[in-house]
Amino acid sequence: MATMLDVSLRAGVSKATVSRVLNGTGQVKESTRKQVYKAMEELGYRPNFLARSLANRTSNSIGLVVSTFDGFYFGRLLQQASRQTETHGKQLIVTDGHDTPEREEQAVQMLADRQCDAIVLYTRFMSEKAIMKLINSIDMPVVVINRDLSQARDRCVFFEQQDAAFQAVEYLISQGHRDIACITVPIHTPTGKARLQGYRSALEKHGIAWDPDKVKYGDSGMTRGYELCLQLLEEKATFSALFACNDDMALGASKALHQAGLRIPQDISLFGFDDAPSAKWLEPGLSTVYLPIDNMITTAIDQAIKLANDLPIETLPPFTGKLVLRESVTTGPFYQNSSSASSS
Amino acid sequence: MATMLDVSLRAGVSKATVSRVLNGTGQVKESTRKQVYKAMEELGYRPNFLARSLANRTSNSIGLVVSTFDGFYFGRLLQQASRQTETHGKQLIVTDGHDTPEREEQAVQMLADRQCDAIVLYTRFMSEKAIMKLINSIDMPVVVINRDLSQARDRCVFFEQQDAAFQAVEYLISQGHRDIACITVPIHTPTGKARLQGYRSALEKHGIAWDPDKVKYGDSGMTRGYELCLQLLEEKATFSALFACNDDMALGASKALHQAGLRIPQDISLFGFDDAPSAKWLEPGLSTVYLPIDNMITTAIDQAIKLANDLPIETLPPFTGKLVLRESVTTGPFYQNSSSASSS
DNA sequence: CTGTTAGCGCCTTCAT
DNA sequence: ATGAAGGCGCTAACAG
Repeated sequence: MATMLDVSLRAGVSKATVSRVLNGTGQVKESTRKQVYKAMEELGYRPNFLARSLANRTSNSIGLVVSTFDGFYFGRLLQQASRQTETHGKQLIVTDGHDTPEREEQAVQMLADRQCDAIVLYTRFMSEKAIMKLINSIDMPVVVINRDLSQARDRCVFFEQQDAAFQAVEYLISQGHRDIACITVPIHTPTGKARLQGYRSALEKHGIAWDPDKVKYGDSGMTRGYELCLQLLEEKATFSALFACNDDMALGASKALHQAGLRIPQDISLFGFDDAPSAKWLEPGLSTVYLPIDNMITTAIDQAIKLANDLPIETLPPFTGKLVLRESVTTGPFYQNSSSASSS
Repeated sequence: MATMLDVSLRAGVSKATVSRVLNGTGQVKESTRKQVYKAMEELGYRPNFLARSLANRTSNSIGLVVSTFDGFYFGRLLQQASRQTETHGKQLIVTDGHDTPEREEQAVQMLADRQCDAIVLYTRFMSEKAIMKLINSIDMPVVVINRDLSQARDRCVFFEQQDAAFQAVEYLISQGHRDIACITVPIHTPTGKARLQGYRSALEKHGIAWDPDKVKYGDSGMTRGYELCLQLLEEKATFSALFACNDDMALGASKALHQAGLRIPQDISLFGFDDAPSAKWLEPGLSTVYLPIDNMITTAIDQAIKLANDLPIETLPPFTGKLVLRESVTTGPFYQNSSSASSS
């Protein structure tokens, strides 16, 4: 691999000059510039990135860590992140946190060690405290997605999870459902908690008693959605609607319902979360909540780049979800029945 | 950010000693080792990765470029790649090729510039010639997924696309289907060509005439699957079975069929490709072909690591697909009719 | 066991 | 407009 020295020798100039033409710094006579280019060409010269970054103390790249690579959600996220980073002329370099808080932290460290100019962290598992400690311990700025850090609000890009879940469930209620089962996403994560809380507060607002037998604690997978719906059915929980806290589990659940001879939505209404690409094409189309991930990640990258360039940033308002109504919900037994007295 | 010099000063030793304890090279007295650790601790020292890599000429990481981040397929791939790399104590660093050949090439270059010890390339778009040129131009070894490079067979980890498609279509035929429509994945890619070719040769083997009106050229998306199936229907193509060259398009197609009042499989049998996570949970379960991606990427990473360590590698046999039979296919009009004379 | 001395490949004053 | 020299932070002989 040819080095800068090789080029300089071949072009009959000094390393400094080569460096100048390479970076467009300083003045270089047109003729010598030509020679240098020629020499580079002939040698197939490529600047050594590490050496350059070391000298510059910047790698012209921004790092992204996601908790996992799995699922359509992060794929979409990465896709968009990659494009957006590129529009700023920087390189995106991504790592995953293997779905554990320790790995997430390591991933950030690793990116920091590589001198990324800024880091975007999408964590599902780290505690707020751990995050704060981490971002205070490393040199480069970090912006955090999917968290509302009270001590660093301006570094946060997040989504009103609870409110969106609330809307979804309230919609179900407005359609005449009162017996609404729920399958959660991992409940030890902020997201899991928030969505469940949204469910609870919607019930509460409408005077519907909380029934622990109607909620099942899931992971995020289709299989678990299937299993838990099966449980619900076997335990003879009564429900006219099911709120699955993500579309994947909704799909699993729909299989269980079908196998039990229950039709969607005639017998059971189904509501998902995420608006997965497939939601629209299922039969019936799955009603769900759309998350503006593209928007969020784009915004996060923009913030990160500003921070990397020492530009001022302003703290952003939270993003909000939007219900996407398709065919998986129909009116329930209490429809039109505007009395909402408590049914104790 | 504390440097090695800072540590050495504080510990009252030389940089070399610090380097020794850091890397566990050479002999260091236990007591001084302790001091050094203490100094590092107090200073919150973290070695500068770039400097280390520059001096070492190795970054202890392997690079992976995928053509796009989108879709479950690459998510699963990345997931597994990440885990496997880690078991070898190396870091995985991934980039995408924005679904264009130029970008794919750039991505590899970028990884090479960062001194990855080896590179794994999953390309959908680069030509064989371009790939060969690229891997010959960079210093680090590269292993190529999803391609059968005649000039570098030992660097290839690929899948018998055509054979798998052939099997799928032959299965359809064995079930008594003769009018089989097909929706392809991007036809300018080797994968697209191979799967279509599998379809064609299965027909041919069984003396079924090739009917261009029954094949539609798709991308990879659900939407396009829907649209093309709609076209098929509108053009009154006659078919009792539909072979969609990936599960996503199969899903889109299923929607179109449903809307046309056609039932799967009673009216139309449907076969997919990829065995997407959702395939199992759809109603009816989608028959499809399973690709051993986990296996393939694991193998590819292993090969890459061997190459990085200058270990010998052996050229691998191609991976093969496996039909996953679920409920989306039933017997067709020609079932039991074992005569396969040409129907001219 | 530990310190000294050269680099790794590039950038950047400071002279000329 | 160009060259010389020192430094980025770390590693690797080579002496003691």
